[in-house]
Amino acid sequence: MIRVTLADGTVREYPPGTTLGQVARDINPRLGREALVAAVNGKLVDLSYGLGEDAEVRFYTFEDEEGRDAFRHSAAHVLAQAVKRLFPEAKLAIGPAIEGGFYYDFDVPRPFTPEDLEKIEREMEAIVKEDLPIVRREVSRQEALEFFAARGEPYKVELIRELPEGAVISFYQQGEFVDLCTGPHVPSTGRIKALKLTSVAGAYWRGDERNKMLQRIYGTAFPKKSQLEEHLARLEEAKRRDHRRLGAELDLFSLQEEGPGFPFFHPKGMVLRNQLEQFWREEHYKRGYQEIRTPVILNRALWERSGHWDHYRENMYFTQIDGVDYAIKPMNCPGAILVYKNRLHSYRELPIRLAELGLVHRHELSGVLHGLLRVRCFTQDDAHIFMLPSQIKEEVIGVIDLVDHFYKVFGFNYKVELSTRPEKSMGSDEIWEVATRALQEALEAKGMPYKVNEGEGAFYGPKIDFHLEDCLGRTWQCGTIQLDFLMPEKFDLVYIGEDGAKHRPVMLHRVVFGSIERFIGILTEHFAGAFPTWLAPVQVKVLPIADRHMEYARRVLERLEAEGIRAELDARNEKVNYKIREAQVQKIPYMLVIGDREVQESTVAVRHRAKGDQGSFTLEEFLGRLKEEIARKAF
RNA sequence: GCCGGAGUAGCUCAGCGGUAGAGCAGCGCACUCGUAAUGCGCAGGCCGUCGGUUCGAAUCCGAUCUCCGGCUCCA
Repeated sequence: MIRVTLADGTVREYPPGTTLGQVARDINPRLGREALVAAVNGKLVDLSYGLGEDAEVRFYTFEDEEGRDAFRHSAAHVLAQAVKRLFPEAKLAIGPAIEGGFYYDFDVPRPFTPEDLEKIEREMEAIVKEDLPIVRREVSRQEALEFFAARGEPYKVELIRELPEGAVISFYQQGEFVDLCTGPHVPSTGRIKALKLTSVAGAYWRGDERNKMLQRIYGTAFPKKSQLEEHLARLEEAKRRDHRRLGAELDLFSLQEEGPGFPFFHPKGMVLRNQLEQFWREEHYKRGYQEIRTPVILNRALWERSGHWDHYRENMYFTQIDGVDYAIKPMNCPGAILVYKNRLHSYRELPIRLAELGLVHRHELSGVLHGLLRVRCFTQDDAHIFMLPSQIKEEVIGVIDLVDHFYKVFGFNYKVELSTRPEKSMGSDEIWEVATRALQEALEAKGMPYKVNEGEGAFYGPKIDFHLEDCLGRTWQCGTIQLDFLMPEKFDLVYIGEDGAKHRPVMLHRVVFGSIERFIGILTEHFAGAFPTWLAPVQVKVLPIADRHMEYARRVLERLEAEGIRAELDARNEKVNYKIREAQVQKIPYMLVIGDREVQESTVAVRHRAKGDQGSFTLEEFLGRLKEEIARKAF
């Protein structure tokens, strides 16, 4: 007998050759139904795997990432099988599981149409109904190459050729369909109860734009219909929260044909922006930052010196003034450096923290523009810290704390990543090594968990990135901290040390919001447009019920305005229900309903957008609470 | 930039070779109303832009711009 140790530590015995599927059913029928794949001694395998010796076994269901990935990966195979049935000439590329679903890339003579997608989906459902067993088979490299060469699958042949020497090559077969795959897979196609193809798009073979463009079909799959429906509902919710849609509905900003990627901020969007900037200034002044502003257009020679000309030119815009070449700034650092260099600095002054809400322009490819999240001009809440080498750790920690404070004010969770030297970069390995280690040490001193992104740093230095997580679990890069030993070198920055000699300062680039525009986009989606009162473009709407309440309503409005509250009066000749609905749709935090009773008693009837009717208050009482809520930045 | 899709009234969309439509929003009138849409009326469009086919184009074809979904890239 074979001893099988389960995840909970229990040990069971089975005759040799017992499959994992049988073990799962033996443990309990429900696990038998729900298990999708398993791990034997930590290695992922199919349920058809037959046990040969004592082993630790763990089962995975759709609730586990391992199970979900195998499930979606199997769904991708079903997709490929359906496509091969309907379009035998299609060449198979790759088809992995991804966050929330799967895709498969095909090389086809003509792109898929939405109608094709429907047909393919129906064929997939047929394949599921056929409940074909998914069978693994290990083959030799020779056999694999011959098989796919004979089937006319050049991409598979390429993949096999590139497998390392001695790699186990396996095929997975379901009915007539065979794919090269390491697996594991679910036991049969019948497991994929609920599936949907969501979109079709072009994608380069191996993600390289020099390669051929393939057709990628995206889809998602679940073990239960209800889960698929929930998933689709979540997508609907995401659409409802889309900042582009809310931005238009709430009249915050617009994007116009006349300036693709250059957002227009409307009065209500400007209120948001100004609140964010005011908060930002307060917090920075508290922490010893000084604010500067540097020009948008600067001489080309400056950009050549900074290295942008060599490393960032394709993202920059250029112009000429009196026949001389100038560039529109894509970053604020050279400007800040010129401010630093404008006079001599003593070691006693350091660190010097120069903050700038700097408007930068970058040429982004037309296809990547996306509302406020991806634009061609944006305002970085930048700062450049010039410091002694001995101050690095402390300053980095200071910025980490600042970022943490900011994100907490908005209720964001975030993840931290450390990006190292990219291919296209300047400076010696040694400098990069020192800078990267400094960032690492600061993170470790804070006890912050982080992920390393090899080769994702800026061209002048490694960076710590902060990725905000929104309410739907998507992440966005916002804050970054970048350590830079190179610019000080290039620009010959110095400070006078204790010894009276010139020394080289270290420079740190950092942003907290990242870009004000992007941050507003994320905030809009995060709060679904219902901004906390301190940010709300309109904080209070006064709603008189009938004409005779207008005069009192006006007095209420004036009082609110005198207290610095952003208030509006709905003086239109409409029913109060109508006015309330409109204020709700505009997501205004407070509505003050004014009728006979309120005029009579000198009160206001307070309605909150989420909590509903709050009853009557005197205006002063309401004001007190409101101001307290604003001061607390409650959300 | 590349692949696919889409551009019709402020917004959401119908019309898909034969005189441009609806709902909402807007404006006017009536109603003076108590916590998410009162009724009636009016106005509003060179059907993204340019070119072609046709007796005739929102509709068919081509180009171009913008947007949407991806790829690649990034704050």
